[in-house]
Parts: sequence; C-alpha cells; structure tokens
Amino acid sequence: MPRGTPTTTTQRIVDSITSAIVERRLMPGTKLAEQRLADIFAVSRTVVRQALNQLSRDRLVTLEPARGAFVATPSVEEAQQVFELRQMLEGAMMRLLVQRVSKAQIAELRAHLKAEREAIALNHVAERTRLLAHFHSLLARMTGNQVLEELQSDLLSRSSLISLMYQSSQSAAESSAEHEAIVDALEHGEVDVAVQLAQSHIEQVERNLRLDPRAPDLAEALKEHI
Amino acid sequence: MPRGTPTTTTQRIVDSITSAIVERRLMPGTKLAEQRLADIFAVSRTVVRQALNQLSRDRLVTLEPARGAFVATPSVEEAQQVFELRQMLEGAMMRLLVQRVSKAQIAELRAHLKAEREAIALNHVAERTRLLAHFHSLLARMTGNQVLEELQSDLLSRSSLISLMYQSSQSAAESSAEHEAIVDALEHGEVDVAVQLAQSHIEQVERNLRLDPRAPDLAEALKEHI
DNA sequence: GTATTCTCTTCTGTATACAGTTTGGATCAC
DNA sequence: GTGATCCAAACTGTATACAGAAGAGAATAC
Repeated sequence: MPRGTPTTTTQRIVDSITSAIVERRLMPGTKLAEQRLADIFAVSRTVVRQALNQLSRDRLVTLEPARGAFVATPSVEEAQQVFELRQMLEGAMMRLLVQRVSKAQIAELRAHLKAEREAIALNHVAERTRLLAHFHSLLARMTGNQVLEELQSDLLSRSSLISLMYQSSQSAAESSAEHEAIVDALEHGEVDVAVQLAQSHIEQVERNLRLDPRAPDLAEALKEHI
Repeated sequence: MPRGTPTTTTQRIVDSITSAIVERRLMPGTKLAEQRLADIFAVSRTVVRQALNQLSRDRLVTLEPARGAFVATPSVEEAQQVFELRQMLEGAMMRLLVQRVSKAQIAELRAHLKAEREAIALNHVAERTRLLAHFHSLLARMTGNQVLEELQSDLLSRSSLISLMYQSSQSAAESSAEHEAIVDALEHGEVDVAVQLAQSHIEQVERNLRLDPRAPDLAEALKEHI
C-alpha cells in the first residue's frame, strides 16, 4: 500500500484498517466506533477521526452523519463502475507499456509470475490473492506515472472489498495464466493483443463475481421464504 | 464540483477553498493558517483541519508536518503525469461514448459548445475558462460512470491549479474548436477519430503550458542573472 | 398481546486546552 | 557591519470536555 507519506500516527491507523479490510479481517458493514478504535490504537478520538475521514475518501469506509463509520458495502452499480474504469485504465496502460517497458521490467514481471504460480501450487490462499492483485500494481508502477500508480492502488483496494462482498469464483490458476499472456504480449510488443488481453482479463474477474443474482432489494430476497 | 455529500460544515469549507484555488483567488504556495481560516469561517480549528485534510487528499493542498498547510505547487513531473493520465482516460471515454451517447446528450453538448463560443466572443474570461473545463466534466458524466466522473473532477481541479502555475498560452477559440470536432466525431460514431482528437486535444493543452523552460532548480534559474 | 411513547444511555460533532515545534527577531560576539 | 545564538510569539498536533442526536429498552395505552 505505497502512499508517499512518512508514517505519521494517522497514517499508521489508516494503513492498519486498510489492511484489515483488504485482507478480509473486517467484514463489510462492520461498525467502526471511534472510542473503541481509539482504545485499540491508544490514541485519542481526534486521530481516529482523521483516519476514518481518509478511509472514507478512499471509499473503504462510509460515514453516516451522526451514526458513525462503517466498513463500506459497495453497491452492484459501484462495483461495475470500478471494474469498467479499471478496464479503461489497464487498456490504456498497455498502450503505454508496450512502448516503455524495459527488459529488466519484463524480467521483474516474469519473476512475479513465478511467485504467483508457486503460491498457487502451495495453496497459500492469502499470499496468492495478494500476488494476483499486486501484478496490477506492478504494471501501474512500470508506467513511471505516480499519479496513475496511486489511482490504481485506490482501485485495487476497492476491488478487493468488492471481491469480498460478491464472492469471487475466480480460479487463481486461470488469472495467473492470463497475467502470463499479458506479459508475453508486452514482451513481443503486440499492442492490440496486450490491450485485448488486459481488458478481457478484467472483464473475466468481474464476470466471476456474483453480481447479478444478488438481492437488489430485501423484500425480493425474502419473499420465497415466508 | 459535485461530490455526493449533503452539505456538511466541513464540505462547505472544502468547497469554498477549492473554488478559491480553481478560480485563482489563492496562489500556489499560499500558507493556509488554521486559526485564520477558523476565524473566517467562524468555526473551530477542528473543522478547518478536517477540511485541509480532505484538500490534501485532492492534492490541492500540501500538508507539511508541524509547518502547516499550503496551496499545492505541483511539480513539472506531476503536471505531466496528470495530463498523461487525462489523455489515457479521455481516449478510453471516447470509446465508451461512441457506443453509449444518446441524441439528447449530443444536443446537450451542442448547447454547451454554443455557450463556450458566446463566452469567448464576449470575452468573459472567467466564464469561458469554467466552460472549457466543464466540457470535460460533461463528457465524463455522460458515460454514466460515477466513479469515473469523480476521478475526472479531481483531475480537472488539479489541471486548473497546474494551468495557473505554468501559465497557459492556450487560445480559448482553438480549444473550443477542438471540442466541437470531438462532438462531431462522437455524433458520427467515428471511434478512432474521436479518440485521436480527444487525445491530441489534451496534448495541445499540455503543450501550451510553460512546462519546459521553467526552473528545474533554483540555481539554474538564477545563474544568468548574477 | 401489540404498538406507541418516553427516558436513559451511548456515541458523534464541535470547541477548547495544552504541549511541543517552528520561525522571526533581537541580542550579543567578533 | 556581519554572523551566530538565543528567546519569545505563533502555530501545529493531540487530548479532553461538552452539547446534541440516535438508538435501546421500559413503561404505558389500548
């Protein structure tokens, strides 16, 4: 979670809660009471409040006026929009990277792919999830565009929360294979192939979410079970 | 500056300062002392602090530890990165819009273009600046993707600050003409043309900034004038 | 037994207080 | 007159205090 800030107290708390959400130790909808967090981190509510504000700007937390902070529960629409934006961005990133990427960077990507495969083979679930997401961070970083990199980092956090809410049936092995195909295309300078692969990869990730059949409405969800 | 929040006190202050920066009433580098702002807005420093934190997340303000808040002074690199990202995004937006844009929306864009031309003809500088930027907001909004819309709004604010720092020699009439060409391409469903036009438009805006000759370093800037 | 109202507790939103740091100026040395 | 040092004022970072709103539960009406 690289954010170019020297670790201030507030940032420490932001990072801690972000990790907890991304690593799925905090479920969507969980109430984040200020005093409890203040006790846990041994600081005053003032600092906790600052952290919660930052998190709400990242859309990992929603602040309900006079009710408090909750781990965000992104809607289906928001999920689709995040993935649409990612598709746009990653497509554009490919066009940049085909031009810019160095041999050393390709090697770095290859090393990453190897790590992915190992984590999958060993069935290290947490690690493989982390690596599959980090592949996209790496791509963003390799553009050399820090603004883009930060944006990507935000979108990946949100994606992680979304995957958690709308359980993904994604096969890790498939994902990794798709990553490999993307690196191949990059290495050979095949622009259109790379763009196509990157976009359909994101599409694939989205398709493997249970976005459609989920209760659009509580009444809808319960009417069969009276 | 649509941000989907009911106008809370903090948001009011954020909006007020954002406007002041975007409308160029606050120069880059200006110190934003907490107590002074608190007096001006008749609130406590607590609320001002929250606002400044939000503004720093938008990169309109930089917070220097123990020194305070300053109107941001984006570097040349940052400026280039923001424009590169905008080029990526607006290119991708065109691909979406060619498919999605309705006749009513084309009409709305035409109406906007007319307003641009009028403001230019009447030489209403502030209004024409606002409209030229708003064109890009409109495009983002028309994708129907709120996440994208918010991102675009952030990038436009930052661009505004950048234009202020690195004075633009952009001809408003040229910009407006480019906008019109983009709408034409959209209306006729010419994907590649639209993408090309949108991207070269952003490139043009960037090219008209005085990014290159600016002092990369203080020593460099002064060495001729000893 | 069900629903409504009222009260009490809990928690948020804002203000204020206090400690530690930075900054600008004045004093002093040379 | 120039430079360094020291001190005081101002400001930031954090904690705490207080007011007001929201929610839970008991008591009451029906």
